[in-house]
Amino acid sequence: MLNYSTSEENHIKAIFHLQKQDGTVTTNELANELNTKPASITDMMKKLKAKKLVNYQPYQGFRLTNDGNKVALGIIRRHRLWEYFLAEKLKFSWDEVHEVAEDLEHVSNKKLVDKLDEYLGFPRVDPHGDPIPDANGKIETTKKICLTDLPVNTPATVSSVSDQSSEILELLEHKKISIGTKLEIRKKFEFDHSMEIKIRQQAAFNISGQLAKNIFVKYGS
Amino acid sequence: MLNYSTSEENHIKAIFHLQKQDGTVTTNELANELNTKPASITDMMKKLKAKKLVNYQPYQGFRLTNDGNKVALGIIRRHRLWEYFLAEKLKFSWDEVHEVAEDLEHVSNKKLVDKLDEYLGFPRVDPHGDPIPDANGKIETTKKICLTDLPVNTPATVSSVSDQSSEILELLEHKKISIGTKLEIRKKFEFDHSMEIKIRQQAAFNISGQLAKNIFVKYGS
DNA sequence: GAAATTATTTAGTTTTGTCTAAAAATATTT
DNA sequence: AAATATTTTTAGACAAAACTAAATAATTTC
Repeated sequence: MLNYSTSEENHIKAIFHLQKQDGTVTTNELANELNTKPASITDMMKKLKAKKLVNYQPYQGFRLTNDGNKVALGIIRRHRLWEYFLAEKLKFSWDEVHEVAEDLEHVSNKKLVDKLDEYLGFPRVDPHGDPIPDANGKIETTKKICLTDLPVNTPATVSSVSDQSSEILELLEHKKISIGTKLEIRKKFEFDHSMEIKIRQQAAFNISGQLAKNIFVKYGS
Repeated sequence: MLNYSTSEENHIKAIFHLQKQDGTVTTNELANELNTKPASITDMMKKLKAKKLVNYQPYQGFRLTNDGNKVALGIIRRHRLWEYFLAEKLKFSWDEVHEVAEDLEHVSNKKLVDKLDEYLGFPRVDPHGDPIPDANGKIETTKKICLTDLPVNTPATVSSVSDQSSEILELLEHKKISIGTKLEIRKKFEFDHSMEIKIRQQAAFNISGQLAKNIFVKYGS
């Protein structure tokens, strides 16, 4: 596996994440995600196309090639392993790990990463509940759904949380909701999209629609 | 504390290390240390002078300012803490840690480094026996001497080893010499600078002059 | 101490990654 | 479908960090 610059890696990673939603990624979407100008994106995409990491015809949007996908999974593996390390070992709080991992993820020494993985006990998800690719780039793809889309009275388990601000962390801690929490919805209120939820051995309580939008669950308990 | 590029940091670190011997560092010495060309050094020194990290008059050699020294100690702190982490936690062998730490040292997040330090239990020396600067940049300066300069029959403790190849590691492991080993010299042989040394509860044995040159000790046991 | 050698600096180029402004292609409106 | 608006690309510029080749300063040698 060749080596890529920090900038190249950041572009690859951004495409990977944006691809999730749509199939392809546009110049403006990328420029926005990376806080650069569209012209810079075009330049970088030409380069990544030349390296066969991205498929791209002018004006047609971008998508990662198989090789590009592998590179992206390597970056994400490093990022999430470091996040796990920071939270688990160094006791960083959940909302601080992302920023630090943004730097550490670019140290791409395979032996380092694999030994870190082993040291951490081969964790399967990072502190936000996102799955960590293994040494071969294999990633768990349990389809998670947004809490707002969970039907009423259906057992589910919190699998990840999208927003990474300290504000949401504070709220989640107060409500005792974290990755792995088993819950079900008792009632949804159309008016403000708030809902009443029930956690085992606790009284039911209310959460706002805005909070629910940032919580993802998988079916089952 | 401002942020410096990887290249700037590498230059600062190189000056710091080369300053040890002589008082000032020359263009050629630096170019040689960093595997670059003298012209590139001149360019970088102008830049570091403008940032008040280096004192420099054309043709007069370089030396770090107080600020430059602080920056260097920060880099060395990060380097040695990561080395300790790699050896102690990830079980890298002694001769592998330097290279990996060369990359990790440039991630200069103060909170990360201080929490890492705490997690490791505030180690005072790295796996080669070199002292680790504390969060304030204070560094232990026990004057260590080369084993070749240790007088005969004088108790001493191995404090560091300079060469970092796997070959020397293999030899040291075989001879059961490591950081902290207490020993004394029984006899020095002028002819090839080899010497007979004695470790407590072991039979005396011989080491070559070349090996002795790479072992540093401090007085006492 | 003049000549030769060595070290250092200057001048001009290259590559990477970004930018702005203008041009071209695509999408949207009416 | 023509006009307008938006998106994307091109063209040209700039800063960082390196380089080569040539010029200049310092040092060494005879």
